[in-house]
Amino acid sequence: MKYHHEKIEAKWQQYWAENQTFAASNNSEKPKYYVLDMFPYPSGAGLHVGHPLGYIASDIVARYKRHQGFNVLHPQGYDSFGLPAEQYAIQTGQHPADTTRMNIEGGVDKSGNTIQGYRNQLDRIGFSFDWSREVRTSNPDYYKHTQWIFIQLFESWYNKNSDKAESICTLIQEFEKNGNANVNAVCDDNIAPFSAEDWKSFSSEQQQKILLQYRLTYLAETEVNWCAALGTVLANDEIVNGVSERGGHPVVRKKMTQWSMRISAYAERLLQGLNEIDWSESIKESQRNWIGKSVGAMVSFKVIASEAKQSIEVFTTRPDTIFGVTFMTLAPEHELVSQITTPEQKAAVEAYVEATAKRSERERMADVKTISGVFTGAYAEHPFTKEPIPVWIGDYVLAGYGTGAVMAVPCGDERDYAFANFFKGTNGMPAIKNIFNQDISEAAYGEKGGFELVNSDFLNGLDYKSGTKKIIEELEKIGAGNAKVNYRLRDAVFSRQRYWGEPFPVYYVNGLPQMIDKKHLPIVLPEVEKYLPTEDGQPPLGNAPVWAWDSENNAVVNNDLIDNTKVFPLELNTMPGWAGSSWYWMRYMDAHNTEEFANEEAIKYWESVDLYIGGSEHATGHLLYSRFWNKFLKDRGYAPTEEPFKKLINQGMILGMSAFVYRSEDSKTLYSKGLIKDKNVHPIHVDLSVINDITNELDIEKFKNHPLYSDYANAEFILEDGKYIVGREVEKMSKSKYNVVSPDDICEEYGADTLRLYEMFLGPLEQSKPWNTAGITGVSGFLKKLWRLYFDDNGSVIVNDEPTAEMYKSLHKTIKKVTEDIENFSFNTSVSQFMICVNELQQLKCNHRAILEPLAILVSPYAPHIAEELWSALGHEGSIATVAFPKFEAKYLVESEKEYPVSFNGKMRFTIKLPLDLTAAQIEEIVMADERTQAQLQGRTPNKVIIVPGKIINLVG
RNA sequence: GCGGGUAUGGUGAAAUUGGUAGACACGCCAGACUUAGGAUCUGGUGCCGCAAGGUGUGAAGGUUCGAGUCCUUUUACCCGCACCA
Repeated sequence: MKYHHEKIEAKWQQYWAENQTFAASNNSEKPKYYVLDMFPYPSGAGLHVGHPLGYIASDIVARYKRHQGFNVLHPQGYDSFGLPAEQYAIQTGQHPADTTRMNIEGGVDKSGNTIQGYRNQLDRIGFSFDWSREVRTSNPDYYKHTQWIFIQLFESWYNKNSDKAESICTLIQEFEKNGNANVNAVCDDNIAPFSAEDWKSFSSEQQQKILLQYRLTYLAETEVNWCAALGTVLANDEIVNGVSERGGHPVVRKKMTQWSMRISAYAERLLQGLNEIDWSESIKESQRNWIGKSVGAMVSFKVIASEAKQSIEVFTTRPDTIFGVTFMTLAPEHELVSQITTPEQKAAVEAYVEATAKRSERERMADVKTISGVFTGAYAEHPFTKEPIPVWIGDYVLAGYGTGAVMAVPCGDERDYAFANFFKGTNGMPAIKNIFNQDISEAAYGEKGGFELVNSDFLNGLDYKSGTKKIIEELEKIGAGNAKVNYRLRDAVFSRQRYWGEPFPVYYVNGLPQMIDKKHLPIVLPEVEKYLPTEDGQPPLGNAPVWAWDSENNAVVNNDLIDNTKVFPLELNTMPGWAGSSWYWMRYMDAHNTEEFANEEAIKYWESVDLYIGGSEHATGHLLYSRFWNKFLKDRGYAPTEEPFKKLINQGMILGMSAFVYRSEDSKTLYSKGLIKDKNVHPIHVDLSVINDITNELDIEKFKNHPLYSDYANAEFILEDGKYIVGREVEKMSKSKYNVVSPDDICEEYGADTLRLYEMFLGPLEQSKPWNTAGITGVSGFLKKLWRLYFDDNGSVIVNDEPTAEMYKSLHKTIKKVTEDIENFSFNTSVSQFMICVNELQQLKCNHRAILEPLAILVSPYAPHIAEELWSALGHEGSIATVAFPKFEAKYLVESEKEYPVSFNGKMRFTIKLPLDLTAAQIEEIVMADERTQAQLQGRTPNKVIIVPGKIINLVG
């Protein structure tokens, strides 16, 4: 009987589906275990072999945990809102919902291309997903709850006293009782104080405006990142190096009224929570970086001769250096710039401000070495010395960080030092004040230690720590400053000017946002004719003819009915891509609940994700937003734990092996790889279908007939040894590089079990590595060998005889190793161990049930189809999925002898087999008597003999 | 510049945490059987050397009886952040 993967795999996949083998129960006597994959965006390109890597790993853990007796939740779904579907809709006019469905379920698209569909591709690999809990973020029955969470955020504020989010009602009560004097909230800056009487006297509109400044999601005119090419605003994490992450388009700062999420309220908790979770250090560092906590002080400098009594607020991490302040610098965008500039400096300042505004964010970032700035002519007063300090503007100060103004201490800060030296001797730039007992003639002294403060009045003689403490006391005494913790983390913009996203459950009365009652959710995405922005620049939903809210009948109605008394306009923006993914792991807990996002019991039972596997590209996006929403939901009583993902593993990327042919300048000649030296040739990517992936030989006929390469049909091929050898290079797998390997093809040829084993065998899970199909024959051969332990040409060969000690040893070595490996996520070494075990059992001609039965279970998490088949060949009914995992028993590994390495001065010379129960003295005696030892010593006596019983023998001297 | 990570044969990689470096595979070499094949099986394969032997984990030092593993310095590459006050 031969091993036919195609029959076996189809059979068991069907069995699992029909028997709901992997459906998790929400109440079980077993302990729970929740293994989650980051759900995919279903793109039209389909899966390549890189996508399933993490899913295979999580599936191994899920299956292993089932064998260990856990009730395992291992769900899968789709993050199905997103830009590509919308761009495709703009180009082709097809509804994103239709193309998205096809990308998931498969079919034939409008141009006649067959789309496999994510679901079909995933099913072929034999994952143990509980598909009964599938979610799609773009389904109304899902985003209904995303809208509900949004409303909860709107109905909440962050109370710093209780250090958590509370219902907005508690805030209103406080306003009614005491006004806002005692309110300690994370809110907008510069909220005017008001009393309880004031509050009661305010109109409803005034009250709404005030509350908006406190809500956890709020509508405000803020500086946003506007990407004209995408026609939408972007969150900070969607911008990389000053351009959009998607498409690389330029991004500018722009003031717009947008929904924002007050994630800054959670900055400290997001930071502290990192200490409790088992994530890689690099992701945690990224998040710490992103949150960017710095501890220091706010200092206020009065502007001299200013009628309006303005003052410049600065944040500094070095308040101890205050006596070294030589000048001040404002960001060119700072609001005081226009007010304080003197008439003489006006022209220069305006020219500078204008020039900076023209430069894109990217230019400014790229060009950090050029020093530029202008003196405003104004002076501020030093809070202690009362000396006048010149105020400059310069683009090295960022408007978006701190207060957009710095107190410049050139003796202690590299940038201030460079700025001061650049403008040395010009109007408004005094000599550098040095307040350190250090030489600053060459460079600033930036260290926080190793100095004593001088020329610093009451701070003289102090160091960083004591100086900082002292100065903050003094600042507070004179009311010119206070200790302050500053975070880099900004509130997240939550509006997108796109079609394919969740609509907001919001309508506007007199320009003020109103939430639609939760009982009317979902507010379903309206139909539009065009997915582009409207002609007057409104978001795509501005094209929807039926997009108004009838507040009397609680229904979405035709825009013609808008009268602003009963029928009002609805919000035209949609939510960003991260909205749906910020809570989806909770939906899996109770995916069919129509009333709530998940039932309280279900949430309590599954609690949080025990193991989360996904890519590290979500380090500061999804993984931060999810933690934020989880903390918020916990505050409001909807989530049981502070952190949603206990353990996180980031799988590495699987890279492609691109293939190249080399064409001459005139494209008439193609050279084989070995012949391109010293020739002027251009490499061109060639599709992997026209080469032999193993021998790297080009199939010239296929190449010539391939539509992509028709230009070369008449080219001359210069061969080496009668073959045309292509060049290979490691690159990211992508359609445009023609290096994509599809898991379907691998399953077709070698089977899903081989694919699974090979992806794991490739190397450590977290490491990036190139895909090379050539190596797959190793694991493919392994499965055939495994099969032959159970069957010969005529069928089953299993006997019930008692196995030998060697067979038991081989088995138990494997049980031990595989158990440890799965616990440590070291899947590659398990595969090696399986190979070793099967090689040994083959040598021992093992066909004993007592060995082969546990072996099938051991293999089952990795290669589940063959394991099921072997299990049933052993005479068992039903699935192997929940059969108890074999237990390691040390007694089978007990050795009586050890092959000791004998070293001389640390160099191994020979080995000697000795019983393990010998004492060190006995070992020494035997070793010294050995003729090989005498030969090595050549008559000398060793100075020292080191014997570690069971490990090593080393003779020194 | 700051932070995190990686470096071992021709290739992917192991190494019980300080104890025989290169397990397991791919590739390559030799052989067997074959309907001559990208099948199966056997043996070999870090490098230098016919051999004995020498040498070897990016580089240089150090600790140790013993270092891929620990310490110091250093180089290269990858990832994240970055005029962050």
